[in-house]
Order: sequence, then C-alpha cells, then structure tokens
Amino acid sequence: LVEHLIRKLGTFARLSDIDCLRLTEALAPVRNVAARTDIAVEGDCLNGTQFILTGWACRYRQFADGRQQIVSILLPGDPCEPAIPWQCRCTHAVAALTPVTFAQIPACSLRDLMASSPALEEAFQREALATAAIQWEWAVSLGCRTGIERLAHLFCELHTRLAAIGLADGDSCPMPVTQNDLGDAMGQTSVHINRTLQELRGLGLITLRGRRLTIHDPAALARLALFDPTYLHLTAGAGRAVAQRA
Amino acid sequence: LVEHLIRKLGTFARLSDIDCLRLTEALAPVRNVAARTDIAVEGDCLNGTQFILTGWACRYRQFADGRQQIVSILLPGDPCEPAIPWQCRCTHAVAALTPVTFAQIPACSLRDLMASSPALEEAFQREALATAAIQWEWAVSLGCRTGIERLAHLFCELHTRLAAIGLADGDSCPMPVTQNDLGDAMGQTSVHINRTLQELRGLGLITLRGRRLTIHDPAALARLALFDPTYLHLTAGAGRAVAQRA
DNA sequence: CGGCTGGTTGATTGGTTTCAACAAGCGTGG
DNA sequence: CCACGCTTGTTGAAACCAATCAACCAGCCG
Repeated sequence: LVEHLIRKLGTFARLSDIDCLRLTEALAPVRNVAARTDIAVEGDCLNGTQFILTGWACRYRQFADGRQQIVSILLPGDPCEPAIPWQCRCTHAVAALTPVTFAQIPACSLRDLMASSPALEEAFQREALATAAIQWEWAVSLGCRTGIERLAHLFCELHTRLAAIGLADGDSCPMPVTQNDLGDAMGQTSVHINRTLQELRGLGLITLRGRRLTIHDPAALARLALFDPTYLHLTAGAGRAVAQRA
Repeated sequence: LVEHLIRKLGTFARLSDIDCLRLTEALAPVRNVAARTDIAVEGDCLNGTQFILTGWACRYRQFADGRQQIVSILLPGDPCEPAIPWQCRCTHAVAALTPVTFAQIPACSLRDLMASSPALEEAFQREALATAAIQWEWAVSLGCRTGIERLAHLFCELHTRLAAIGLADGDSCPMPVTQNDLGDAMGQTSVHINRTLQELRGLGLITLRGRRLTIHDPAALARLALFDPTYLHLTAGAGRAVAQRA
C-alpha cells in the first residue's frame, strides 16, 4: 500500500529499511474514498500532509459559474499539498479521480521523521522541487502549447511519472480519466479533446481505450509534445521513461 | 537591500533580530544584473538558492521555434527556486525583467540557518507553500480565465504581493513590465493584451502608465478577476491587500 | 428495459492570432 | 541640438483555432 510512496521517495534519496519502516508507521489514519469525492476542500485546516497511496486524484479550482480547472494530477506517492510540518489552510481542493486510498502524516510526525532521518528529509525536499517543476511545466502547456502538443505532453509526463513508481507496463500505462477530465486539465472542452485524441490516434502515436494508454512511438510523441523529461528530476535508472530514448 | 526578503519571510513567521542578522550574513555573493539578462538558465547546477533582493524577474521556458512562456513572476524577497539545502539542476530559466540585485544562500548555509532557527525554518517552509499556491492559481488563470479576467487577476495578485512587502503605495504599485511580457505571462499576444488593457481602462478599473499601475476600484477589479487573496497565505496585517476590502 | 455516463459528430459562433502598418517615447551619436 | 534608430505601444483586417450548441451513439447498471 505504501509501496508507491516509498518507491517515489526512493527516487530522490537512498532510503534505509528503517526509514521505510518509520515512514510506514507515520502514516496515521489510512482512508478510502470513492471516485469523484473530495479529499480536501478549499478552506480546510490541515494539521499534517495527506499522501495518495493508491489511485489518482487531482487538485482543482471551481468557480461559481461552473468553470473548473484541474491544476495538478496526483499519482500514488504524491502529497496532496507540499509536505511541511505546520498546520495550514487548504487553498485548492483535491478530489479523487478514481477510487483512492490516502493517509495523513501529522505535522509532528513529519517533523520527527525529517529530524531523525536525513535521507527522508532530503527525499521530501527534492520531491517538493520536482513537484514545483511539474507545476511550472503545466503552466507552459496551458500557456503556449497547442491542443495536440498539450495532450501529447500530458501523456508523456504521466507515463514517465508512472514508470518511475513502477506503474507503467512498457509503453503502456493506466489512464483512468474521462475526456471531460482531460479537458478540465488542459483548459479545453471535452469536445475538442475528443477531436485532438482522434488526431493523435490518426498519427499512429497512441491508443487510448478502456482506461489504458499505449504509446506506439514514444520518440515521436515526445518530439511532438516538446517533452524533455529533465524537469521531472528523475535520477537515471528510476524506471525507463518515455523520451529517454528519443 | 535584504529588507524585502526579511519583510517577506516575516509574514510567515516571527523572526528575531538574530534571525535577520544570520539571514543577512548568509547571503553570500550579492550580484547585480541588467534587465533582460538571465539569472539562471536551464541545466545550471546550483549549489544553493538565489533570492531576488530588488527588482523583478521571471521564470520562463523558451522553445526553439520562438514561443516562450513566463510561468512565474518573481518579486523582491522571492527565491528563484524552492529554497532547499541540496544541490540541484535548474529546469526552467530565470531572467531579470528589470535591473535586479540578487544573492545566493549556499546549500550549507541554508541548512545551518534552518537548523539553528525554527522561525526561519518555518518561514521558508510556509513560503514554499504560498509559492506553490500562487503557481496553482497561475494555472487556473491560464486554463480557465478569460483574457480580461487573467489580466485583472494578475494585477490583483501582484499588487497584493507587493503590498505585503511594503512596495505598494495605496492602490498604486510599480508595474515595470512591457505588454509583451504580459502576453508571454498570460499566454496571449501583446496585441491582444493591448486591447484587453484598453477594455480595463475603459471600465475605469485601472490606469497603467509609465510603468506604474493604479487600481481605481479594487473591489470591482477583484470581482471581475475572481480574485480571492486567501491563496497567498498572507496573515492579516501584512499590508493591506487589494481585495481584503471587496 | 430505461436511464445514465462517457464518447462522437456536425454546424455555427466568436475570441485570438496573425500580419501589417504606423505612432510615440527615448537614448545615442553626429 | 536635432536626427536617427530602436523599443514599445496602438490600430485594422483577415484567417483560424477552439468553444458552443445540439444531436446521437455505445456501454453499463439497476
């Protein structure tokens, strides 16, 4: 259950068995929620950090007029908020995209963990850096990639992130999101996502069916997407990434 | 010179005089650069964190075909990258928008600072959280705000952030960016920014002239922008913000 | 067998880009 | 001091990408 979290942190620092054990013990209340339910909402006062253990979630903002925007996609091992050992108020809601199990590390436990294990401290801090870079690149996509480039980039990124935690199967990976979700994430309508997907399929680059993505030509997809996996801060060997062969 | 940095961190934790002194001493090499020069470029290997002391900068990505996107605007007191005490590789370039003075805190000094002062540690960590939230909201703007809402939101945010470090003068603040910069930041062309600005002026909401922004109707601007300053994590009293009166 | 969600398609509308030209401000050098 | 060139801002017309609206289909589940 905590396997993916350990795997993810392990890409940022070498964790000892003790570290992993401590981490596991710190995950206080493990909870399950169904797809489409909120894990945290705007205004929540959190005294700890929630981590996604299994399933996919997203950070989003919704306006009164119905518009909504997904600003991050959270995969197993990702924290719902930056992992800092202080109580703070939630500014952007987090919702489950699929059934999700998540757990909280209370602020005090997190402080203990980081104080007692330099490796864990490093891992958390490097994770924060990687997450920030993902967020920057997300803005790049929304700001200046075309429709087809955006989608291609998202697929490259998600596949690479999944591969890093052992959840990709070669050039194939789960993609349990609706076209509506993709639209909310990429700042476009589901109608347009649909047409863009057809274009990607027509180019022979991907197959997306039954909540599963298969990338037929990783190098070409990465080229189209202007995808350079460097920003993910994945150290070599942490799973083969889409474009490392590009 | 370090006044703005201290002011900013001071909004996140109560710093003692000793903390401020130590912080000042840790800022090793202070440097000046002209506008339009790079402070860090993609691939740089940084063994410390750079902080903007005076002037404005931006984080951006540029593609071979000329497209470019500004993903963050950095104001005095802002770190160029998340402040973590580890060497890491720069994934997104940072450039000065105006003449800038900046300084580095070497990784080892940063570690010492955080180890010796819980207040500084808290301030840095809360700063990271606030920065993340700004980045999320940036994605919201790019993804689902209209042209005029985006610009209005940017002005609200920048004014509020400037006010928090004492750089706003009532409803007025510096805005030393070109329409081209605004376009690169908002994912639009400068031509369209120009027309949107005229619309904002026509509504009597703002004046933007001579690198200075004046907000005539803060409440109306915030309403138009769907601006809710909560996400900036500014504790009350840290400077009057645009929409706190909305 | 409904009813629902998610996916697909077509026609129309509209917001932005593009291209092009020109005006205004400003620093520099003749 | 003025002329020049550069950057920045402004305007207009045409082209285009994506949103909107609406209808329809497929699969799934109670």
